[in-house]
Amino acid sequence: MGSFLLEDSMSFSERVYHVVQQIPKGCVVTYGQVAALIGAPRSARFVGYALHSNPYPGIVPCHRVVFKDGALAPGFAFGGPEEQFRRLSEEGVEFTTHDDGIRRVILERYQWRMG
DNA sequence: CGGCTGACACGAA
DNA sequence: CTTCGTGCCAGCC
Repeated sequence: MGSFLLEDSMSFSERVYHVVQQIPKGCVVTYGQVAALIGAPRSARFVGYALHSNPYPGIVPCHRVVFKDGALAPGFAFGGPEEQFRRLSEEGVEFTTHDDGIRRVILERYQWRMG
């Protein structure tokens, strides 16, 4: 662990899982950020598709991946955004609540940075 | 084997 | 400020 080495033999989705696995507890990353890390900045949406398939439940912390604005994915596969919210709260991640009730992660404080 | 569709992001109008 | 088009992976009919 701790290695960000991406081999050529890895497919797009394998790279996604590889990167997401490195996200520390209590931190979040955006879909676009993951896409950029695997060298496919134009494929942010496919990152989400790959995670939806999530072949490694409990291994790939897909709940730590959020929208660019900090909002949660509407179709989270584990039990909806509510479950994702609970998991992140459990790790100490804090949210702001919009007037309309839209919860957003405070990215300024919890977005993971590589370095 | 071909086509549909799904956890996003961003520039242009 | 809002709306629309494009990018182009992978599993499932």
